[in-house]
Amino acid sequence: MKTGALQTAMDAPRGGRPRDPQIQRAILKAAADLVLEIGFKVMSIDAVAVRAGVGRMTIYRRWPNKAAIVMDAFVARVDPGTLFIPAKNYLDSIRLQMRSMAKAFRGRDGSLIRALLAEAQFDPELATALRERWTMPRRRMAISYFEEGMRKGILRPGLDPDAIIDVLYAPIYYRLQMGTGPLSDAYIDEIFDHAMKGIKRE
Amino acid sequence: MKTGALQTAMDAPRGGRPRDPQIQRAILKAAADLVLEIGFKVMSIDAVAVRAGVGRMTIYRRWPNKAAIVMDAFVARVDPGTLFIPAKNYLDSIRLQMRSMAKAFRGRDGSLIRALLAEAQFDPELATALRERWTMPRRRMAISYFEEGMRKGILRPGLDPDAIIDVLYAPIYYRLQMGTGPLSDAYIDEIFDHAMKGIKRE
DNA sequence: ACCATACGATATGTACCGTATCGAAATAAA
DNA sequence: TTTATTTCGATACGGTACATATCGTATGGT
Repeated sequence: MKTGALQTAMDAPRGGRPRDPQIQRAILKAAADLVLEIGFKVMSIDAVAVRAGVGRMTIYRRWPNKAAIVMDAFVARVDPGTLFIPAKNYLDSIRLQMRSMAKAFRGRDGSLIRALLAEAQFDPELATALRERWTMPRRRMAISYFEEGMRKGILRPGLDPDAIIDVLYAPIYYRLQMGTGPLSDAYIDEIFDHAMKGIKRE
Repeated sequence: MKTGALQTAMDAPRGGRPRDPQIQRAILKAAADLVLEIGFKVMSIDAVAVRAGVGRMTIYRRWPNKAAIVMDAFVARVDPGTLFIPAKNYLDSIRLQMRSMAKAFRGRDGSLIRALLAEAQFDPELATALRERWTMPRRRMAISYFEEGMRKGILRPGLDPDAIIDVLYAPIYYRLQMGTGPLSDAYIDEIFDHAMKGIKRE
């Protein structure tokens, strides 16, 4: 334990009054709501406590800072989310997965991960937690899926799976943060097509 | 004037003592140094004032907040930077430009733009300023260059220039922020090759 | 019964923000 | 030369948020 990353409920203490599991959910819900309503930066921990109807110490006893709370709120929402969707053909499954991610980013999850990614630039611990709990699990799944595609002869052999991920998914994060255009399905399809066929002639 | 974006030196007042141009540079230098040494989040405006040897009011008279200072420090450094490098062949020019950008991001500029991009997620005015003063000028140049490539028959015709930009450049920003790997020339070449030839077989 | 902890509430000290004000200096206009 | 206006360093001020500490009560294990 104590991997260095941000923890959720920390280790359960030995004796004494047990923690009310209801409170955990109330805090995460309040935090997620407030991030959407007033934004991560403006939201104070005290505001979360008031909204959740708990004392501020109850929050500090469980999380070290604001980012850690939002991090837990995010993974609690998204963990049961869709990952890779089996489709009739291999390539379409990738495209649908990209669409599904874009759809999530258009909604609540988009606001949360935008705040987390930004805050992670200033907080190495949060960056580690985000990488371990969000980024890397998805990258590992994608890598094995792309390797399967190369074995099947659908994808060009000898490619670097990491680079494939970046070419396909980085644009989604880019638009999410830069706001150079909407994260529409049409945009996803364009990125998908360009990356698949290549942008060079022939 | 007053476009809503963050301003630099604001309009010069009518009479009175003129502003010392030396001070402007001292502040920007101090801010850039401090961002690198202790990080954007930790850096206080007071610390910038002390480092630059000026009063805090002298800073508030010129910039509305911390992000605006760093923004100016960034563009002051990078404006005379390389944009598109003419090379012997069309495609190699793109690749070299991507490498040049990655090189800048590996150094001082990388830390600055990382902080600016992150902070822009919480500050709509900064987001606008960053888009107008950094992102869009470069996108416009890239668009015209890619359109030229399509006219010449080097790039696949009928592509969306915006999507081309994203496939090529978003991975660079992605690595800069996610830290999933180094922004090496080898990585740039991989992204370039994958995007050019496509990752699908045939 | 006893102990350890959770819980809400409140107090505390620190840090930074953004504004206001001061006296001196520098310049343009009268 | 005089006067008005602005910059400049310095400092005081009120406000807000953070993170910790403490109090009295509640809740459960041993």
